[in-house]
Amino acid sequence: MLSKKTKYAFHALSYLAENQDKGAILIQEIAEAKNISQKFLECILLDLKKAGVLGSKKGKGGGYYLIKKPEEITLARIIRLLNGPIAWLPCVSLNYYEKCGDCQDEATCNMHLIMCQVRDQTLSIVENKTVQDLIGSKQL
Amino acid sequence: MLSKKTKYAFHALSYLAENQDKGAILIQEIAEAKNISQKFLECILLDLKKAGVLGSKKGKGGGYYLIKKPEEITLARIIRLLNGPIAWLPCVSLNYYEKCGDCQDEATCNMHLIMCQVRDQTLSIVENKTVQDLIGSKQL
DNA sequence: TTATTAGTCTACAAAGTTTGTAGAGTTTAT
DNA sequence: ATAAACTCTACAAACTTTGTAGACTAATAA
Repeated sequence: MLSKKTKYAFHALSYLAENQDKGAILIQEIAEAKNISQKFLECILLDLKKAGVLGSKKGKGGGYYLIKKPEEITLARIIRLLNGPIAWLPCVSLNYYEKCGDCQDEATCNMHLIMCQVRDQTLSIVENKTVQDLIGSKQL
Repeated sequence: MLSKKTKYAFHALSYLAENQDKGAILIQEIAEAKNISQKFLECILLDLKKAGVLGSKKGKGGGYYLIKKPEEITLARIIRLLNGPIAWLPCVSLNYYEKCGDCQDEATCNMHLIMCQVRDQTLSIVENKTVQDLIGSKQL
């Protein structure tokens, strides 16, 4: 399941996308609008900034803003950043690969091959959906 | 990511499937063959028994055995049992449904609809792969 | 240049989950 | 009766997630 961190990130990104015209937005404003602990949200926004998704301005009139267009921020990117690997096994992860210790030969391990399929099917969706796809219905 | 519990379950089921002819198999034998803590494995096998996947015999000559054919035990069943929901959000789970508190209307919530797609794509694989598909290449 | 505002950073704490252990109890075959 | 082997309860260690506290830094405006 997606962690709260991930869900909060989507909420915050949706809010920023819907208010792009207003320039920099306060953490506090997002936290109140989306009912998220402000301090917790700080960490999340900082992660998004370090990843190059958000920019920020300090001092009076400061806040956070989108650096990329909403339609350029894929769900996969955000999930990987805040939730971790999308794959179900480390040996099948594209971004967090590790040997799993179970398959001696990944080319013939049945579990490995099945989990590759699951990963690819999942990615075919979340690599092609973006923050833009989240807004519009006023649901998130 | 799949938990160790889930992976151990697949290992144990594979072992039982490959040794169906030998009748009841000791926990200890599986634990040693697959290098799993015996006490931990006990819990897992008990879960599988309570779910109707395995049967057991107590006392001398006892052990665990498959109740269903390997090709009737889907990966989805085992993952749900030991790993929890397959869906990424509670509001999208078929077996562990809960309101997520984010979507006021599931019929129009964009995130909900996307997560339904992810769930369905995943299920299309793991509902159709079984323990039988894990054995044969001697990898698990 | 000083006060204020707002993001940054480090550290920690509470809660929950996963993983694993201990030991007594129960059932069955011999 | 005895030993073998599953069953059950309880607990503990390790890890992760979620959230909090407070000092620090940068930018703006008076």
